[in-house]
Amino acid sequence: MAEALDRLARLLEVTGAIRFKTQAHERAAQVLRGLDRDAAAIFRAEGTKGLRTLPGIGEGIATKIGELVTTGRCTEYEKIRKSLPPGLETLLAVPGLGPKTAMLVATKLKVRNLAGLERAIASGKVAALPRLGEKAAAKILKGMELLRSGAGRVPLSTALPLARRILARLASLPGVARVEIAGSLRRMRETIGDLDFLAIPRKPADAPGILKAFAGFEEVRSVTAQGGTKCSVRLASGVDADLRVVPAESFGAALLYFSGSKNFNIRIRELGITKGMSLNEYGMLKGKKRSGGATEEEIFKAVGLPFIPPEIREDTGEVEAALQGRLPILIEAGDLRGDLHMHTTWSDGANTAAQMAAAAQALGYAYIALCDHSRSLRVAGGLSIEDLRKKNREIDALNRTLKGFRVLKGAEVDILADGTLDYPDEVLAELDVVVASIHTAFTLPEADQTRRAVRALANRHVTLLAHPTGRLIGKRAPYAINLAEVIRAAKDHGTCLELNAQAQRLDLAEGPLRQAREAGVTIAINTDSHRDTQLASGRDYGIGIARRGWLRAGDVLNTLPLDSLLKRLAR
DNA sequence: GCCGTTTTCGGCCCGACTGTTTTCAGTCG
Repeated sequence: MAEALDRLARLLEVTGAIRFKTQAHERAAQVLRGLDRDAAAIFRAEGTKGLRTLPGIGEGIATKIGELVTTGRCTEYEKIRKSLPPGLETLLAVPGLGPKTAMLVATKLKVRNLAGLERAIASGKVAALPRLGEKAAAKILKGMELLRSGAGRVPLSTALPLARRILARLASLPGVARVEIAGSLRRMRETIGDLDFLAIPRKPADAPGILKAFAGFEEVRSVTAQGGTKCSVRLASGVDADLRVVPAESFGAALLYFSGSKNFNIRIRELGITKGMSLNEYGMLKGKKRSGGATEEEIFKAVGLPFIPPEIREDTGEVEAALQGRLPILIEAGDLRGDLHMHTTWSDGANTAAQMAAAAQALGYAYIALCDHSRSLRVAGGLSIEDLRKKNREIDALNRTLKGFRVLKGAEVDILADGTLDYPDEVLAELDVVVASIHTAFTLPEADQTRRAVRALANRHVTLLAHPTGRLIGKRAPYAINLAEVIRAAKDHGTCLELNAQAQRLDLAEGPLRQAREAGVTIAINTDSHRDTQLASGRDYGIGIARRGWLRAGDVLNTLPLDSLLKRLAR
């Protein structure tokens, strides 16, 4: 749905429709993406009237959504597409090739696909077009390479460690007084388009040296742009990175601005205007007078808002919530008291039970649950009932050696295709934590897959449903499952759903997390670690995504102290 | 196309960098 509106926006841009109409469609698409409900469901239940209660969606767009839901088509989109040269949409996907140039290339040179574009560049025809030249052509060619290499967005788990390395390098430069990560990484999006860094120089004269040093970092492959305040580079890993050097008095304004999201910034600037001030990345202007911008807090206060955490700056209701004083107090890493899903050498983990316990203690945790695979998952070393009991005795012995820390007996039990579990109930009853997972039969029809998961959630021994959609980011799409029904079943049976924080999974994602929270379902944030070092990295990803899903500490199972947790598990 | 304790019409966030330009259009974020 959101994608359809985005495609329409692209075409509107090409036709030269008024800019604001294009923006209205983009904004509506963004609103739909951030929704905690499905737009189609809203339309079916309440018609266009229900859609029109959403911000940025009025009569026109609501009608288009209605048409898309009922017919699967959009007449306006199809009409515009017919009026444009064929293949134009393909050209628009090339980074650096905007609507104007794409239209020029398509009409003057009759280019209709990427191969044709490449030929036109090679023959010099593109460079000969008005307002273009050799450099412009080369830039388009580079954009095509980027598109082909698929180096669009990288996973959070790639971006975060890389950014921290560069951050440390920047912080160690003598001219740098302060440096921070901004952009979608600061908002902890599950994929990152590029890395953004903001630095304050010790003195203004240090700025050029900082930019120059950045351009020369060993991670940098090529420099794409360099000016007096900004340097853009492509890193060896294929990721783009920007560094901006700003004076201390503008740092808050710049951090706010470069953290985004774009739609959030627009909302803040609009609020500023209602207070009679203009806001840009250098600060606030009241009339002709500068009135601050050194910190984000100062700017939020000036526009009449409390501080809004970066992770929820998406213009999906947080501005309204802030205005009404009902912003959630989001969970923090320090709220977690344990981790309830990890593997050991008993199945496919790399470390022993004792090593995992030690790593968890180093993080300040009070408990962990060791959940090795169950018997039918042979490829991952699933445990027979006999081995499971042997492992449980080892845990008893381990616990006798530990002080102020408890290792819980658990298992990641396969949910078989019919929804029954891979161990009988009397064996499950011997465990503290039962993590139920789908690892097979991914292609079941939605109704069957949903019934399968719901049946597992109804088992009174089951603590939580692990990685509820089975997706692997960039590798495997979620299996067909009705999450609304799964969430309802979890609520009905008092079973938890997992935010699996393994880098490739991040499952549930932020949207469903928000839905589950609204429904009153408790979430377990688990790392599913297969190695002791993953306990810490997974925690970072998990907390980031949980915050994006508006989760509070009280929504999360493993923020409970051990005694409360045990009571809840024994229900 | 959306939206309204200044408005149902007339606004709509703001700036940097690049390239091909003698003053600015295109693209991006």
